[in-house]
Amino acid sequence: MLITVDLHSGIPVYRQIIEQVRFHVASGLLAPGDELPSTRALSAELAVNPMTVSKAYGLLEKEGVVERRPGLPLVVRARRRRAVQRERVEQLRMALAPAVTAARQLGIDGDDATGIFREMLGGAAGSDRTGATAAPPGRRVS
Amino acid sequence: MLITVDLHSGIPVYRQIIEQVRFHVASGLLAPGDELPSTRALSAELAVNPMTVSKAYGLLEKEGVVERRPGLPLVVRARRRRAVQRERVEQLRMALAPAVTAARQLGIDGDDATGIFREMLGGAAGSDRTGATAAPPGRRVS
DNA sequence: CCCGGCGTATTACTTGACCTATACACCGGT
DNA sequence: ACCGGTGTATAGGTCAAGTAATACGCCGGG
Repeated sequence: MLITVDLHSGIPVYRQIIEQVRFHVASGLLAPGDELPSTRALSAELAVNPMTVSKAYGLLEKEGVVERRPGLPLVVRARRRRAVQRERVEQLRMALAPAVTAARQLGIDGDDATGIFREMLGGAAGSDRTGATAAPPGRRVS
Repeated sequence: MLITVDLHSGIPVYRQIIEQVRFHVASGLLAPGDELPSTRALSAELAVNPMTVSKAYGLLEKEGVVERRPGLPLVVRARRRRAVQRERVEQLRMALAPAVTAARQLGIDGDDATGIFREMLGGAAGSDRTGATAAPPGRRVS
């Protein structure tokens, strides 16, 4: 089972699913063309409502990570390296925007701020408020 | 009127108040010892409930930005430069944490991520999702 | 003393996010 | 035609955040 869920983590289930699929794709564990479990199959494994899985899959499709083909199972989408890289950078920019605002408000020098960021990137993967840790968390369900 | 509010921005009013006071203190517009409007006075100006202002003031006090003295008006707190700087760095770290997670998940190289951050810091102050822009936004209310 | 300012504890309403239950429509094999 | 599989639209239920209404206690000046 690639995907697991912690119902008591406070993190919405559909987000946990999205994060884990994204991570597995980014890590290469899921390659383009690989099939994902059907909405109902995954919902049964995770003991959640099919609609919850459907929501996650729908967002993953809108995000371009995954592709739906009528009748056939959901597959990981193949994309050009260029496009992938552009999207990754865009994602990072969005995650960075609040920090940029904060640095300005706090009057922190650009070089200092950059230094702090670099230091945090270098350190061990600590816990974070999003629960979106580098390695999929939570107890196994199936 | 130093503090203004946009009721239709989607950003909680009490947060808007906090952000603006923080910003004015950081910018020097509000100096240590300066007095803030009373809970009721500000609530009247902004056309919100006194409890909303009280919540904002309470959090600002817990944050150490401001000081309550029984009977007397709320004042901007004087603090050591060292402590101020430490707190600023801590604030920035918190704002940066999600971006660090994102960079790891996306598999973006540390140097690349740092470069993007530096570039964003250098650019003009763009809009952001938090509404915590460098200059207090919103229409005047009073 | 008391009255008008202050701050806030308590309670309740509104809203949005999240999840579920239900039910509908589609498709391929028999 | 039916049946077992698929996906999802719709509506409702639950919960927490944000705000408001109300009401209480405190203090200083007349």
